[in-house]
Amino acid sequence: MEQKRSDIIANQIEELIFDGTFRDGERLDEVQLSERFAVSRTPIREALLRLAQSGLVAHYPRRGVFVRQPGPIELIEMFEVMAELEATCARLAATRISDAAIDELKATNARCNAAVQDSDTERYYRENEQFHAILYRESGNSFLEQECLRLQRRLQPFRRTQLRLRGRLKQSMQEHEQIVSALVEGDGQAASDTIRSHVAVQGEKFHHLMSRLKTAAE
Amino acid sequence: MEQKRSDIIANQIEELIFDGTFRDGERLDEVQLSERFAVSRTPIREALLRLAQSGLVAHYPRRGVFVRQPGPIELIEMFEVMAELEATCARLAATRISDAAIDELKATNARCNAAVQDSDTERYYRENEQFHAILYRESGNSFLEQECLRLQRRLQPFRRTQLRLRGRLKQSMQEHEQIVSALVEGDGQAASDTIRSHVAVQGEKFHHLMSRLKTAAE
DNA sequence: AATATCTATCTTGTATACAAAAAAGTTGAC
DNA sequence: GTCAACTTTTTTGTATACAAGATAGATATT
Repeated sequence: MEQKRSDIIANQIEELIFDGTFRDGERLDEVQLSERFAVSRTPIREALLRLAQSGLVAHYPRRGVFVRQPGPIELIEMFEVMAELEATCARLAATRISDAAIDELKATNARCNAAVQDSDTERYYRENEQFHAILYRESGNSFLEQECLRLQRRLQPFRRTQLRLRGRLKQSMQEHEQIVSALVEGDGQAASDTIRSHVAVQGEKFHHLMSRLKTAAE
Repeated sequence: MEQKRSDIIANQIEELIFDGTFRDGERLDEVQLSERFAVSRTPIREALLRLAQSGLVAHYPRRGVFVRQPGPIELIEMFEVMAELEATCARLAATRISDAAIDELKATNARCNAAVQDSDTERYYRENEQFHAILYRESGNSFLEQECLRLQRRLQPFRRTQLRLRGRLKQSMQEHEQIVSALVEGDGQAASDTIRSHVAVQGEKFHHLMSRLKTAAE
């Protein structure tokens, strides 16, 4: 399955928004973008329309496309939904997960720990995402899995900003192990509750971070 | 906020898929569509790309766009997710809902009942959707609300096919009242559980319907 | 006759051209 | 000098033109 040029461009623009090249509220000019990527306006437009659908930019007809970063309130809301979706995954997975997948989770956790030891944050993030992705898959609900991956991808840049908080890493790893234990025992309720707070706390932490920044700015 | 022509066309194509004009697996030819709607290929392409993102059609690069109706398994999965999202709405709404919104729910229920009396199915569907939409709103989480509306819209045509089953209407109305009671009492758990089964049963019923159809065909 | 390869046609993906609406700049009136 | 209306420019939305890949058909070979 080959990719279209507009798809590649959409991902690249997404990256440029994530890394701060395009700021919140900034207008994305079609002509400028077409010059930057050395293509015509057509694939640029298709890319922007895709990003508009995913919510990363806002499209005001006949006025243009503007970067639309979620504010603190919306972020908390998104983390709240993510927590619920993942909690559902865990609950379903508790009765459906295979032994092979349990081993996969344990192996991923081990690699996560190793990454912490090596202070390899990049690898930590990757393995952590992998852990959650396995959970999505083991929910046995492909649609749920896809929705989770979509939201995970959307929240990815904001996870990174707040995971650096002291002590969080160790606690996060402990929670991962608690989740695996609950799944092994087939305790859907425990797995569900643990992962709900595990994810929700990220939103909370972000909230605190934001309030502090806001207070400091005043 | 004005609408683009491609947006209008997207909705019209969506309608044509829902009403069966375009069948599952059918290829949607850009040129044919542009003749049908008397526009050029450009707005057609934009509309199709939007539908591809929403999952209603599948887009295989350089090969075309094909209608992609969810099969029974995917439908059950989608209803399962819908049930979980709505359960979350109910749980959150139990602590956040306003007295005015409670009255709104009661009034909507009353109109629902009236529609049943008049055998006005069209109006029943509308009021029923309204009831659920109020719940989404009263979750106090705008992002969750939007996600629910999105999925509700996607499942809408399939709800219609199976709500006609005997006895389901009366039971459905009873469940609505149970939900309101739970919200009045602030019992998030009860509201959540009631609506989860209320929505999930639609997926189950559909499942049974499909198996029967499948058995009959063999 | 069946299959494989080459060729012609069709369809999508991209570039360019044009139309219409919004933004910006200018001129004029008070 | 300020504000408003008109004009110019810019930018989006749509149409058309062109390029390249995919499908289908024809021809040749075994």
